Amino acid sequence: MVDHSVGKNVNQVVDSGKAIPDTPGFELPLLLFGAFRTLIDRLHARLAEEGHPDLRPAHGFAMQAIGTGGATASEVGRRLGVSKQAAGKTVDRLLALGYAERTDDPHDARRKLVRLTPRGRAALHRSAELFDELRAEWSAALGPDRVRDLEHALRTVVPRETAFRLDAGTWLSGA
Amino acid sequence: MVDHSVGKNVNQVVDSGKAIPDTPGFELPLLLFGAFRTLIDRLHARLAEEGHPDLRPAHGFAMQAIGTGGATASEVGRRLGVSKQAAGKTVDRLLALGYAERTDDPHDARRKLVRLTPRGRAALHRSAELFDELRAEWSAALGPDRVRDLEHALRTVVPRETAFRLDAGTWLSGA
DNA sequence: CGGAATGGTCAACCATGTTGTCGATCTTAC
DNA sequence: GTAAGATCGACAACATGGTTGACCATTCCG
Repeated sequence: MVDHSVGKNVNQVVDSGKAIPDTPGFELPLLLFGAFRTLIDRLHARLAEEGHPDLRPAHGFAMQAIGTGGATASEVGRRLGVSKQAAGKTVDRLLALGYAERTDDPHDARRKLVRLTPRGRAALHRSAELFDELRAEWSAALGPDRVRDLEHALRTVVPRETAFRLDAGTWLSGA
Repeated sequence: MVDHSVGKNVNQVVDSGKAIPDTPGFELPLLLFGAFRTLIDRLHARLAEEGHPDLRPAHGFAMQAIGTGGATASEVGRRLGVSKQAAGKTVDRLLALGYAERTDDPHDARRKLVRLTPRGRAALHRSAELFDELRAEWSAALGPDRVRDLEHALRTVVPRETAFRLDAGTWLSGA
């Protein structure tokens, strides 16, 4: 696997004002993704233990998009950056798993409001708690300041809207 | 969308040795993923401009797994953490796009060596350069030290093997 | 030699995404 | 008040990429 043997973190050498390349750039995305993945994997491992074995990362994002107040499939789609059809399918999945329910909107016969079930709300709430715990673990391992700085750094470098897009599956593969 | 209104980055307040929660934990994965995504998106935007519009993130990972020396589909599968069949399909895709080629292994009639075509090698090489450029941009925006510390922090927090797994698509969704 | 591993491929199936179409239902402009 | 337009949800067809399971060919090894 690559074996460019980035190895022991070759430290940068600043020579005469000119920086010698330290870490190859391709490590950055790998680390970012690895970190993301680690967090999500651990979250779902815990959730699975606690009675949500069928919940997948994508579902968490979708539930987040539905929110406590409920939303229509189209809205969910817009929030997640996918088509309303795709959002509809995800909602179907959530329905089947018992995390959401669909109700008619009395004010607009076209719309069907998707709401989280108590189980859905519980899972969402628990996820938030677990993420806090996970962050606390990182704080313990790295020191609170470094975690904060990491967040701050990332926040300045990633465009605000980018975070929540959830066409992730397709985005990685191809469409 | 959540609207816990994390807003302006509520700074932590340390009171009497007890830390008041600053950033909600769920921001961390979002930032991590957003950062990853930003990097990859920009890479592929550039690659597309430079004549590789059909290259998807997944292909980059696969080519990385094939490496300069070539590999069999099974090996690719192992490196990427997916089944040999899945790896085979991805290789097929790469073949169709002209980034790889399949040749028989003279030493072992079972194996079929997958090798990158010149075009594939060029794309891989260019990707490495672009990643370096992207990293340099981050260094300019954040300061080289912060980027290095970010990498260092992530490296201590993500298990070594996690980085390269590329069942990512499925991993996010459900399988 | 002959059985176990290994490599590649086929087939069926799942989960997600996409586009296009369509009927039903607001909304808005005349 | 009504007709044109926008929006919502759903269906269908299709692409990707992942999974298992089954099979055959080949190689390795006792």
